[in-house]
Amino acid sequence: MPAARSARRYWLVKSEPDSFSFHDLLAAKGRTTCWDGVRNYQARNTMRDDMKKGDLVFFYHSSTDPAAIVGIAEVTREAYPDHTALDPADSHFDPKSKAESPTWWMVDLKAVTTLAQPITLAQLRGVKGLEKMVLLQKGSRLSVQPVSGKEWEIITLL
DNA sequence: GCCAACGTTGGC
DNA sequence: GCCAACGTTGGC
Repeated sequence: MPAARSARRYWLVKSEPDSFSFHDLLAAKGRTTCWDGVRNYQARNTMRDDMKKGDLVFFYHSSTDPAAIVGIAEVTREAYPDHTALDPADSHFDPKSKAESPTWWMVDLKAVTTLAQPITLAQLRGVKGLEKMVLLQKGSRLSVQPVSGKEWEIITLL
C-alpha cells in the first residue's frame, strides 16, 4: 500500500480563453488536457513538485472581460516532461531543455465543474478573507499558483 | 492600446 | 554578482 496521501491541496491556473478556455477543456477528450507551455520556474516547480493527483484547481480566465474563475478542474496525472519544449516546431520550444534532463514539466487537468456563475476578479477583490490570495496580490502574474484551504472554502461558498 | 510590474538575459 | 535592457503578462 502507498503511504497515506497528505491532505488534498488547492491551486489556480490561468489561461487566456482565446488560447484555451474552460469550454475547450470540457470539449477535450476525456475532459482532460496536459497543461503544457508553462515557462516560468515558480509555476514549473509547483507543477513538478507539489500538484498531486486528486488536488483541485480553479480554472481562471485572464486577459478577458471580465477576468474570472469559471470552473473547477482536478489533477489527474502528476508531473511529466513537457514535450512541447523539445519540439522545434512548437511555439513553446526551448533549445536549452533536453529530453534526458527536461527543464519543463506539466500535469494533466480534468474538468470537474463549470461554475453556474463565473466569479470575477473584481468580485474576489471585495471578499473578506481573500486579502492574501496570490491572485489578488499587486503585480501577481503567476500562471500556476497555490490557493489555501480556507481561500478555497470561502470562494466555493460564494 | 496602454503601461506597470515582473522575470530573464547578458554585458561588465 | 550587479543591474540595465528587454520581452511578457495581464488589468484597466
